[in-house]
Amino acid sequence: MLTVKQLQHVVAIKKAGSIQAATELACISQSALTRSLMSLEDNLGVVLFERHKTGVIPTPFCNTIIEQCQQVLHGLDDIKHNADIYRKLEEGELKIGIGRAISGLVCQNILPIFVAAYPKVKLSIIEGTPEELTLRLQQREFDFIIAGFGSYANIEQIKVSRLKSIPLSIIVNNDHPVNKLETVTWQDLLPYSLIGATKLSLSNPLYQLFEKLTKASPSLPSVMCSDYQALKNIVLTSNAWLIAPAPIFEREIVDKELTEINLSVKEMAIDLSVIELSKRQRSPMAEKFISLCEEYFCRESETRN
Amino acid sequence: MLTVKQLQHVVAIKKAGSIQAATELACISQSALTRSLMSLEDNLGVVLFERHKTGVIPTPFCNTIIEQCQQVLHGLDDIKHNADIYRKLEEGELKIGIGRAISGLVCQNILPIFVAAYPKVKLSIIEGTPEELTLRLQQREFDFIIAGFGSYANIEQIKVSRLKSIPLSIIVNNDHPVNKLETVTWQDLLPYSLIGATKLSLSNPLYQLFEKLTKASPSLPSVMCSDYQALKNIVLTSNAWLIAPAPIFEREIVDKELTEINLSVKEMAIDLSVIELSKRQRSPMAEKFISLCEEYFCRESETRN
DNA sequence: CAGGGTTACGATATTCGTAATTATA
DNA sequence: TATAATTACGAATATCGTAACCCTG
Repeated sequence: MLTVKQLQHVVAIKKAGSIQAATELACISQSALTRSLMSLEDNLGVVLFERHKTGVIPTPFCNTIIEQCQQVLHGLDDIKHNADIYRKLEEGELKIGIGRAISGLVCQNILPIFVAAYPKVKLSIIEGTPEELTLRLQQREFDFIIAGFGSYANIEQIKVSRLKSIPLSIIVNNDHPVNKLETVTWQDLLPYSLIGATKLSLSNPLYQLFEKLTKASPSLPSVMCSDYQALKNIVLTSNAWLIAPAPIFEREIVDKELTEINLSVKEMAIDLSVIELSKRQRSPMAEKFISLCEEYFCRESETRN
Repeated sequence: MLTVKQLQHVVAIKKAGSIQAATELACISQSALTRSLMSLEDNLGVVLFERHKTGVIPTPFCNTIIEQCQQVLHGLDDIKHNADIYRKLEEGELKIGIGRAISGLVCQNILPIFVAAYPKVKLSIIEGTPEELTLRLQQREFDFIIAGFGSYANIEQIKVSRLKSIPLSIIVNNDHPVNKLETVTWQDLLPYSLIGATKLSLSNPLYQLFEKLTKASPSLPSVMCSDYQALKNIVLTSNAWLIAPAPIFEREIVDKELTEINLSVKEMAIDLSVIELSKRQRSPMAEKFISLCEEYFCRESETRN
């Protein structure tokens, strides 16, 4: 009979690299852990770890099933989570993963409103790359992710709610050489460094253009930093060009502190979306946060139209 | 702490409709089952079944999580299955689901070769509709399904290996009225009954044509039977027209016992495929059966080209 | 009162931690 | 000798089945 604990233990041992080290993760003594592992191996009839005096190393078979073990554990976790939701016990906490490119946009606009409305909620906002955020979502560390949809298109077992399409602007300093041209194309910008908050998603037309021009998988941008104030300073002191959500530097462009370049091609945009695990229900607080986002970005769209 | 047994028990109770009746499925006494359920409800903090004197009925919450429970149990089953594969303990048994339309084609050609090669293998071939087969595959009753891919296109968590595209023929008796026409179209056939082994898949062009003509979801064919000999007799004694894989009546057509009709539209075909659960490895015997199929249908294609 | 679920209780089985044991770098 | 896995053993815990009990159609 396979048991849940055995799966938890094998995952802990795999993660820790030794039975000794896994005792902390599993909150159990070494001897009990050893026995648990042995009974699992006995049940399966397959050895999962080679024992060495420096620790244990997983057998090839262990590597093939470890992900299945984790999925089973996650499934159990989801059941418990959904029960907690049903009892409304998770109202008071909210963990959100957020994409680098639109982090500031969401934090600066939504957070003040949310905190004003629900001051007692414990809120964690964690910024990261799509890979990091996806992993942590799958590890059930987040209630949901808010990010541009482009980089999440091929992930399984998620559901996506589109909030708003946010146009991306290309921004340079006022004295930039391309400003002297009548019409600017991508090719004119190629000699200069591209900077931005995050990697371009594969669906980005610019990514595909670079791929075609350089005949290789491009590793753009050359400076990647999610602090837009820092990026702005770089633009002001160099001829780098910056891709950023249009609202970020709206004021600077109106004030003519920075220049936005209009390219003669279709616009790029970030599909700002909520990304959730399909098997997990929203907690009441998540529901409120998301509807707040919907309300905010919807209202903003209306005032712009 | 959620346990595997609790999940098994709740699934058994849901299936049986009462705790009493579930004792057989769970191989446990009533009292133990009651306690197991109660401890699960206690762990989750949510009541899963309303107790009545005539049995128990699941609460709405129970219905929302019961599928997750089954998935967890299936996940565990897959781990065990994969371990068994690894130990090569499942060599001796093979359960195959097979689509109605191509059942004879596979059985008559592949089975003799397979049984000759592996006479000791216990082999079960179960014919069914796509719905039946899919359900039983997900219940882990089959090693895999062999069927036309069309009706399985929208199922999740399966992997598909295409074996061969098998053209479908339209067959009528030699004296059929449409034989007097120079060119035959779908419309000419509409007045007569369509018969065949299985429902047309949604991807079948004929299905879509009927849908357009009748302005309703068609329930074709009017006679559905997987015994092609019986269908042949119907064709011979009526003006019904038959859709069947071309190889089935190859001989009858060459012998001019039956007439094949060539329509002036693109051909229909069955994408003969192996359909498996994506999380389960092939057992050694499944591997051998499938490669036998690949070999057979590949060789056949070559001789035809 | 029959058919279901629940509770009581003693027996069994499992799992745990401490501590002794073994084996290598 | 220090580190890590295994084994031994008694204690604690969980689970089981039998049987008594409760309730309603």
